[in-house]
Amino acid sequence: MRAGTLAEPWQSVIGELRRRGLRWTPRRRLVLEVLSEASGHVTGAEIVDRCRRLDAATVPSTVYRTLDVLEELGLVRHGHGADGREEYHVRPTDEHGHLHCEACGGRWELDASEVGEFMAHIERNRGFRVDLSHFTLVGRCPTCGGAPAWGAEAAAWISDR
Amino acid sequence: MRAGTLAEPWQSVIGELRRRGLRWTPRRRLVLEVLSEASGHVTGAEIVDRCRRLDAATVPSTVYRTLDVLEELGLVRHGHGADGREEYHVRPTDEHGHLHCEACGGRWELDASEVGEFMAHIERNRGFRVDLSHFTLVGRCPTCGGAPAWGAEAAAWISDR
DNA sequence: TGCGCTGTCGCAACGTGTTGCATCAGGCGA
DNA sequence: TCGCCTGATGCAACACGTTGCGACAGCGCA
Repeated sequence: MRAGTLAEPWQSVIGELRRRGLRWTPRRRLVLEVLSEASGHVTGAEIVDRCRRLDAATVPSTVYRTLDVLEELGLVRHGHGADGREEYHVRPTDEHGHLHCEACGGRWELDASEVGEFMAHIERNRGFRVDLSHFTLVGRCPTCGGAPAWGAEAAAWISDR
Repeated sequence: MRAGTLAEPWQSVIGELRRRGLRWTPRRRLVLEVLSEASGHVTGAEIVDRCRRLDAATVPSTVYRTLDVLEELGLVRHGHGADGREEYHVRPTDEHGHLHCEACGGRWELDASEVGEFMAHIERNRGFRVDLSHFTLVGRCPTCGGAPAWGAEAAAWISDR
């Protein structure tokens, strides 16, 4: 396996782990290596897969446990896509939410400036602090437009009570 | 099994199925029976479980397929909880979103009046039509309050780049 | 350097949901 | 009433993720 090619800020992870009494191990190094080459969004399965390509002996449970640890360190965040799958965001220094089109599967980022006011509104009215990185809106993009798949037509016949 | 105890509007489901060339079968009746006694939110696993209590021979794949069909008819909608599990809403005539506390697991409904303006804002700016029943905000409720689990502290050490 | 505490790993089993396929049966037309 | 077409079902296998547990090994300390 390659030698110390991890870029900053990944290096600081080692120190941070130690500071918390946690350990720096080959498996964690592997996961970090995969993450460092995958900024953006990756599903859990994808991460496991890439780890396996680097080391065929990789076991899923270890990867997921490592991701939990890294999330606690703030290095990654995870949410769930429209299909409910785990989805990891690497280095969420620029926290953001997502739009997910249920028709074409497309996704777009939603940055803090677009939702900040709404989040503040919810916090004022409900005292509820919204976590932006879990903020995923599902619906239809401009291209797929129109009514959602289940349709107003479907809703109509049932509304007769 | 009990005889024709399904209340309206469940009865109309039979006709609607036929209208679409689909069939009314004992299995579908079973699922509908479970749903009719479970207004609110139920996870897929819960529905399967309740079906099994009524008929031990129930098989998950059939239940999930039936739920898909019922969703197409507009009788149920599904979304994903904060843990990514399937979550069905029965008879979403009163469509709404959800708040989900990541600390205590509590959940609250978010009705259209609270988010309508924001949804309109997203549609104006992005042309994206948000599906309210998939609208789930994850964060911390007033009781669990404060910073989310991953903490500002955690974010701080990484922000050195 | 060597020891020991405790965090980490691999494994196996499980939970939830999906998919492909062969078979069964609802319901329409003759 | 009977037969046929096609949708529905059960089964088995799979995909993704989680959990419990015993064995292993990182790393602090003497």
